[in-house]
Amino acid sequence: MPAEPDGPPPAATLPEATPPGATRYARVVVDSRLPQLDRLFEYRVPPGMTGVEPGVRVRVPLRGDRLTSGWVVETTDARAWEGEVADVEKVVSPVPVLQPEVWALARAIADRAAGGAADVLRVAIPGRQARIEKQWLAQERAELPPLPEAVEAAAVLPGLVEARRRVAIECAGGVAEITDAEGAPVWVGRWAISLASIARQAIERGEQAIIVVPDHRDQRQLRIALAAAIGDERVVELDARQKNPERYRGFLRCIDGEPIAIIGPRSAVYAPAPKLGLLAIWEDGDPLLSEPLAPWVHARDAALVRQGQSGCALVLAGHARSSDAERLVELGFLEHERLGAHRVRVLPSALTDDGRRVPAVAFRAAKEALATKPVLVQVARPGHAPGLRCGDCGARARCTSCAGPLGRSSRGAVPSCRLCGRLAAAWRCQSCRGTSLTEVGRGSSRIAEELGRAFPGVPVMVADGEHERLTIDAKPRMVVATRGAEPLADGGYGAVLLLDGDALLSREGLRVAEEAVRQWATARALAADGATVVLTGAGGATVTAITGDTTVPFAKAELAERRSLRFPPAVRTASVVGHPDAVAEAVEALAEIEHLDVLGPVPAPADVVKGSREGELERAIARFAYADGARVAGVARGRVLAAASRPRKPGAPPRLRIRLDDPEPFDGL
DNA sequence: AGCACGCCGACT
DNA sequence: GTCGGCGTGCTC
Repeated sequence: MPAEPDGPPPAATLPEATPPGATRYARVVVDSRLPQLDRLFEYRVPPGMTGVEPGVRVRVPLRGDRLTSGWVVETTDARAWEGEVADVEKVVSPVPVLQPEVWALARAIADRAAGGAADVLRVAIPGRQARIEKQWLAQERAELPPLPEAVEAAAVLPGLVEARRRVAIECAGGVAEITDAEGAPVWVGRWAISLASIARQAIERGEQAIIVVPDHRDQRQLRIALAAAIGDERVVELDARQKNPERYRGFLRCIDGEPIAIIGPRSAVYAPAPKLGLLAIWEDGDPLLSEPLAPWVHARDAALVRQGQSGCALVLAGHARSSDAERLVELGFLEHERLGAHRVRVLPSALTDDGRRVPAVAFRAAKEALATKPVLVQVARPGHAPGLRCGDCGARARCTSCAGPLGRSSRGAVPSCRLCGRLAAAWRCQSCRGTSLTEVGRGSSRIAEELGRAFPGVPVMVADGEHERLTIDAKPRMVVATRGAEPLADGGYGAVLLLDGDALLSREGLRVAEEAVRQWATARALAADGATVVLTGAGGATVTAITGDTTVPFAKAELAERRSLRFPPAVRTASVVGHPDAVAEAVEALAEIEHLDVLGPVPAPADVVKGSREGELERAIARFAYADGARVAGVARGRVLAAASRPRKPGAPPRLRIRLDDPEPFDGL
């Protein structure tokens, strides 16, 4: 920021604004999960203590001499708290890890989710690494090298960042070759190149870009594409999979405020970025973007709040439009864009008579493609046989300890429980005492064996959770992958076989069809131009979603159906779980809100809250309009607060838990 | 969470 | 008369 030509120096360069002798106070958010403590506490800065500045981590006494960690939100000369004021115990580190805009964001997100701000901060701020911090404090900031030459023709949606547009982007798919930081050619999804180009717009304006991805596979592609677009010195990764020191190093670079692109998993949406030009979410329909910790906020929702606060450009992108993004398009909040063209032929195919073999169309497509390129086979389940039946009476083989389904992880392996993993070495049928087992269904390794026999001489590899493979070269081969584990092939796949459509769609659940379409679109995007994609075992709207060249009509239809059923994302929800009394009180309080309806309460399933027994707790679901969100969250927070100060037995589940926009109860609908 | 405060039953 | 039950409230 330039100083006035002849004016005083900027305030930040003055040594210490407070005159000696005046008492300073610090308002601190304490790092606690208790709803009762979710507010600012005021402490005196003892004379002689330095470094108590907004954003730093401090230790403060809470209730007598018990010390708690917290972050300074602001410092003042005038105290607002009338009662007794304790002293800040010490400054843990001088680094302002809680930036003002992140505090404002955490507060707003917590309020919207009826949760505590400290819970959000725990996700937003990585644990301190003293060694890394020391390096960061000592190092002098090097000037960033100039941006790589821009390729005019490669510009994607020019002016998007400058105009602060809010856009839902459907990316057409396909792969492309670019040059990595060392000058070697690498293949990445075209989506990554598009997002990198948009991010460059922010960097060119001297602003930051945050791009959130569901997993490290996408992050890898995006990192490569960004390195090509803006130089790898300007790419900061905030990956929870990284070693803690690496993660903290990246986090500290964000605080520097340079024009950089920040990429990472769902928590990256909270990265400090004082000059945020672009906030983008890749694959916003991916359930991985939903935070599994309280207050269970989806990165898309966090991004919407953050965009509202910072006014930056917003992008929700994916190979398939999510019903949530489509809702925002229909509302006029987001514009629709479609990027690129991907020429593939998608052939729907019914299951064959015996339902066991690869259909003839798929066989032909694979055979043709294998002459020059690899072939991707997407299957629903890992392992050898996902299910087992009694060979004598046909009863489903179940785990003796948890009643979960037994399966076989590899040919001839001892059956094991797919839920708890226990081995069932001496299995006997519960109903007929029989000991022979028949395999039901085919997992990735069994399909790989079958394909190996069907295509003699063609190498077959498996890619699933256990055999992770990010990329493969362009040599012809069969790649059998579970959903989400598909490797990226140099040059793209010559054919993509989406087997097991029926298995994907047979589950019950609000988002089953939408999720299937998303996973198919993801696999389809890995195909080379001109490739054939075969989809088996699916029907109806999901098929046209994937054979056509846009998923938008499908998302529209999904949304329309959810509207008629009053299901999310047409409405918001609050799931209320706890002691029957507490649930009844909460439901009563929520029912005061107009147009809010309540399903239940009904006995809650076991373990809906960790350690709860079947029928011990009750659950109710409230549905309400987006416009009533603040009121619902306020009432919910009030009930949780009231329930929290009531006694409960040690080890017992909490008396009341309210989760807003909890997808879980709708999984089985 | 944890701990102090406070108002009703069995005891020296 | 008092010791102590745990419902209620509070944490700068």
